[in-house]
Order: sequence, then C-alpha cells, then structure tokens
Amino acid sequence: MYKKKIPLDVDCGVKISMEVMGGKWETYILYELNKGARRPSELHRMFTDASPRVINQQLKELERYGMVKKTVYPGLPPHVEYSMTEDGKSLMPIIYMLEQWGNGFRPKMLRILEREGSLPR
Amino acid sequence: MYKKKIPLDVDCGVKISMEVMGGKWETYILYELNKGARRPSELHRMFTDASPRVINQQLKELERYGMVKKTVYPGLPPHVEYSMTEDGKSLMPIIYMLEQWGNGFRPKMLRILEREGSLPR
DNA sequence: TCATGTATGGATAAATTTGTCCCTATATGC
DNA sequence: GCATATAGGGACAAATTTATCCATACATGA
Repeated sequence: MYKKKIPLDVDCGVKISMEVMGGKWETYILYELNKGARRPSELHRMFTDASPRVINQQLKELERYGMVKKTVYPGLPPHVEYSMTEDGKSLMPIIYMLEQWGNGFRPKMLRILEREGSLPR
Repeated sequence: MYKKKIPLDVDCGVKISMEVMGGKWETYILYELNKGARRPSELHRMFTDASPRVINQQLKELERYGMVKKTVYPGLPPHVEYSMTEDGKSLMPIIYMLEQWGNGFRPKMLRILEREGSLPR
C-alpha cells in the first residue's frame, strides 16, 4: 500500500467521503455487494476490465474503513466472502445520487467530448 | 491540460459525476460560488492552501463542463468573475450529502487513522 | 523606477492512483 | 506431472492529478 505524504484533510467532510468511496472500482464493488455477499473470484469475473490485483486492493481499502466485512471460511480450497456493513449501506444513497446525476448529465457530457474530438469510434 | 490516454467511461453515471466534481478543489469552489459570484483573486485569497495556478485549472474544468460561467468585464485592470450555472447548482445536493456523510463518519475515520499512527500532532 | 494588483499559462516536478508481471501455497481433476 | 481454481501480495511501471516556479501583460501608486 502507498503511504500518503500529504495527510487527508479530516476537517473536510467531502474529503472524508471521497477518501472512502472515491477509488476507481469502489462504487462498483459496493453496488454489487449491496445485492449480496460475493467471493473475490466472483468479483474478478464480473469486473473483467480490472485486474484481480486491483479489486483486491480496493476490497482491502473498503474493509479498512469498515464499509465491507471479510469472512474467511476455514478449509481448503480457501473460501472468502465479502459482505456489506451498515456503514457501507449508508453510502448507497450517495452512490445512487451520483449515478442519477451522471446519467442525467450524460447527453451534455457526450456533446462536450464530441466537440473536443475525444470520442472513440 | 493533460490529455487522457484512457477515455472516460461514459457508460457509468458515477464516473461522469466524479469527472465533473471530483477535483481536489472543485467542491470547495462550487460551495463558495454558490453563495455568489467571485473573482479569481478572491478565491486565491480564500484557498491559501492551493496555489493560484491550480484554482485556475479547476475553474477552467468547471467552466468546460458548464458548472460555472466566466464573465469578463472589459477594461483595465482585468476584471473577471465566475458564477454558478443551473447545472452547477444541481450538484449542490450531492455535495451536501458528501459533506454530511463525511462529517458523520469523521469520528470513526479519526480512530482508524489513530490506530494506524497516521495522525499529525 | 520599482513594487503591487489583476489574470493567465508554459514547463516541469512531485504525489498519488492504477495497472502489469510474476510469485507463494494447496487441493482437485485429467 | 501439469493445468486449473482458490486467495493473496511484492516489485515495478504507467497514467493521472496536483504543485512549484516563473513568465507574460498592463495600470496605478509610492
């Protein structure tokens, strides 16, 4: 893990929220875990654009902040499950709002990107 | 400005929202402009932790996405003002939610940081 | 003349996040 | 034996964001 040189600004609520759920795959993971517990390998298969390594990192971050809970079932082969905590669930309304706002803004965003010539195809 | 090598994922609403308001100083700027129009130099004096250069960059980004409007008053010395657009205002509820959630989570965050020995002073 | 305030931006460095490559270890199936 | 699946992580590279340094230009006031 990377050790911050400039500490998080704990005085700002927005910064705290962003720190907890701002990772590239974290909202995806939370969204999925909100439907039910998932094994790491399931998530790896779902998010094929992300390398397993990165999903593991972000799961670890989410666990660190108590947004998800890791359960290890003893035995071999290893069986691990991640599930949502109450704190994690409390993030969902924010995620839904971000999702909704972004969906509403999409047409304008597409026009902006097109105008700048940065649309693939 | 930095030209992205990996394009924004326009299929994801959350990503779109983050792209628009995820910059380090953007929510601060929006929060301030929401109270009324401000000149760049006013913002520079307010956010002394940020270099003027960076505030300018983020203002430019916000203008690019239509969240703020730049007005140039002719004459010398130059007089420029940034003000909120309707689209910008529509972001405020999200910013308030992020602020509220983060404030609520602060005590836990402080305990986590303390446990890891990453609290200054 | 020189410092100050106004607005802006190029070039470059530092910090941070994300991604890739490859390794550990164990059990099962072919 | 060898491939596959399970979970995980070290070392490093690439992408991205943020910061620093310094430059332009013009007017005013000491």
